[in-house]
Amino acid sequence: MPELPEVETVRLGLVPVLEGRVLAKVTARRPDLRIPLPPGFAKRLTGRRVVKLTRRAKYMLVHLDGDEILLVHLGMSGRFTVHGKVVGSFVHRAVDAENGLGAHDHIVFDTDAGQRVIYTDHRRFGLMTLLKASEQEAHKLLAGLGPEPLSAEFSAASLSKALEGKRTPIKAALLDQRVVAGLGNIYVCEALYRAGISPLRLAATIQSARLKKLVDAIKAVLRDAIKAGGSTLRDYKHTDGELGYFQHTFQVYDREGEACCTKGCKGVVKRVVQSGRSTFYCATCQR
DNA sequence: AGGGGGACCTGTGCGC
DNA sequence: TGCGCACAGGTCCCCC
Repeated sequence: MPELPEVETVRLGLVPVLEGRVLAKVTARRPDLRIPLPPGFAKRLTGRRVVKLTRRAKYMLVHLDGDEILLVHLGMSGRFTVHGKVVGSFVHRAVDAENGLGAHDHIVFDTDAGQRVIYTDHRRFGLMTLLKASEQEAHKLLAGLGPEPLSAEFSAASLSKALEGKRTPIKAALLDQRVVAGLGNIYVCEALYRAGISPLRLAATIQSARLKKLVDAIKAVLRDAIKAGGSTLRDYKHTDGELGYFQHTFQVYDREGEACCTKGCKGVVKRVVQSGRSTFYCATCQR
């Protein structure tokens, strides 16, 4: 589920629930996710006011009063659900009884507005930790990240520089969060398809005109996905309060054996494995 | 030093 | 129906 657009959709969905609210009660129902929760995690959060929610790559940052930040990563299967009464235009399902919590509902946030936000993560690849706002730049998990793909900093010129001398396939290079931060397996496949570039091509061998096309494709595919997430949020009252899922229309991802979507292309979508992960592409129109 | 592969977890879907 | 295996949208750490 969670690449940059999904994390952004989760963030946008939580803004009306959490921003400006006090965390009246926080419960950690186990001591760890992928890594241990910091000592006194729930206690340190309880009573704090949420100032704002931001995002960096696939991380969500919950800025708290007192110069502290709750850093959240959803891993592969992390999700948030919102339970409780109407806030803004969003209608959420009724608050569950305490015994309504499931085995994988690990962290529970109750706000002073009477809403409950539950973090669920059955594979526990997600993480939550606390850091000082002043440490943000230097924090181990954030320090090495490359540019935000939707920022002006991410351009054909900067990408070209990042790929210089890379003897690795472009697919692997784009998954490297130091090159560009926030792409995952799906959107890399989709962006390479839109740009007409083979995922197998060695990163450093892509000419600048095609890099420009790739950068444009990455930005476009992310914007489209965020837009799709946003329209799902607007229809929130029709859903059950689960954040981050929306109807994707992938053109190659998970379409092995299907006809290529490109007009006039007679190709069929192939699946190959690159550094242990599935890559989907059309060998006819991606060169 | 950079890159590939395994490890971390649980759930699901498929073939036999 | 049941069992075992492959696979899942992420990242870290170890080793070459």
